[in-house]
Amino acid sequence: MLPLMLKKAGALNGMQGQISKELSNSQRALKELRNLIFSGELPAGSDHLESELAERLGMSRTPVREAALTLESQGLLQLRPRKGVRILPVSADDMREIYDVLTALESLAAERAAQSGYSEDDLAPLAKTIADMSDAINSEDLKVWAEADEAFHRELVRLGKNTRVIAIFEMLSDQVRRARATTLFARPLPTKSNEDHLAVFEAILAGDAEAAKTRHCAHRKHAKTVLVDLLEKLGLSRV
Amino acid sequence: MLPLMLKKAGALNGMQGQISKELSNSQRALKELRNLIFSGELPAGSDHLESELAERLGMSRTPVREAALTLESQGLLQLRPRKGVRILPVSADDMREIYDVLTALESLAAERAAQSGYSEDDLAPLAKTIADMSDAINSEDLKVWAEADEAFHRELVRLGKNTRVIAIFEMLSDQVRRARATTLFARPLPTKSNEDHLAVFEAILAGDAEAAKTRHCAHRKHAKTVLVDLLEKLGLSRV
DNA sequence: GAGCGACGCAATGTATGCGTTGTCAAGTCG
DNA sequence: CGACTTGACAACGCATACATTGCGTCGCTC
Repeated sequence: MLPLMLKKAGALNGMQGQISKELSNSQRALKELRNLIFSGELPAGSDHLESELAERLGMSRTPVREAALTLESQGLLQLRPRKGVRILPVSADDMREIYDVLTALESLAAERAAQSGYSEDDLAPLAKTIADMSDAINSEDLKVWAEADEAFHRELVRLGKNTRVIAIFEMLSDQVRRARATTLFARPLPTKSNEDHLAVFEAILAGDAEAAKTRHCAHRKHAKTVLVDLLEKLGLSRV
Repeated sequence: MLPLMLKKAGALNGMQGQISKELSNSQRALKELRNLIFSGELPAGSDHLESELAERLGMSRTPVREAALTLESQGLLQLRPRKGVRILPVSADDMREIYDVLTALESLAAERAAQSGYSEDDLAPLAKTIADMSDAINSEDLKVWAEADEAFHRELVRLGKNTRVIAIFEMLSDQVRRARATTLFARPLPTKSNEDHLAVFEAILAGDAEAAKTRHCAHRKHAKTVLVDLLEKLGLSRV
């Protein structure tokens, strides 16, 4: 094998497509492993050898191992001494836990956002996600709807301006995304969801922290029961 | 250097002291680095080379690097390309963030604990921390008080039975511990704190989820303002 | 024929070496 | 006199080599 100089090929390719990005191998490993997991190419519950993954990503075991370590600390997989890395399945119980945490932290973010005295301009990105979702509902586009929904929650958390909350949210969102992918087409288009979003938005704009918090909390609790019920109806341990 | 066989010495030592524990080097690195940080031997804001730490721990760079990667994902330090690993200082603003998260998650745990229908036996460990704290207050022992306080919160979170909450709590507790060490002797013994603990305990035993949640939430919010005020009075960026 | 033990293989944990790259500094030019 | 450039050194990223260790299989014995 001649991996020493092959990196240069990547640099050359990079010249045409992108100028700025020169990603380190362990960062590439992290990103690609994530993608492989979310795309289902590494199914939940499956085991994979470090060397196998390394070859698949065209690099040595070291950066793959580093990426796996990070993903392990985020709960996406598990390193087991002689069994390879196991992609952790996400059960309905896991989703209950995750949604409880998301509910608590997003409600906190909504409260803090309302206390921040944001102007209408500041909240424009948030407003856009609501408009996008409204469009998606009208055109009955589930994929766009899901993206707008995630964008709303992400933007809300961002407005909460708590870097710990943001970090935890990103981590848990990864796991929710997997479950969502399997349930998305198994339920009716949740038209009521956007009413909640709008109400939270208006509470934030009005500076009503208590309303923003309680309304968002209720919104998330409802989403939790819908998703968990659906997961249990379909059988758990999904990707 | 002859590190190849030295591991055996550890195994031999293990024969007399302990039978079960045969800790991997990267796990040792993780534990020891944590200790070095909390003991203040690696002060907040200081930089250290990977090779330097490796030599200090008597192992090669690889396990140290793996441990550092984990600690970075937990926010205790930062790996900067050619500057070494930097021990992250914790500012008053950081503490505000951390306490907000802890407040939200512990309140959730208190709520869930109250809903779990625990018997008095189940809650015995929690009761013990309250008794311990009471003793500590009577003997005016700040160190024991701090330990009992942490034990109460840890046990409460454990009773919440949400593994994500537990994991996040452990992570953030590490950072709180550092700040607490510097402020502990700069404030009066908080005798009122244990009244809150007792009230939360009784609410859980009575199955009153709402009361457990709101009481604990208030308790944490108060603790936050006390700690943050103190930090700002002393000057921030403490170990 | 079945159970137990030993050998071999394969995967991980860890060490080490090397190429790359960022940083610091000295020297030169404007 | 100051700023820019260039060069050397050193730390890190990553590949690779190696030793340990657990598991499976094969063979031997009862």
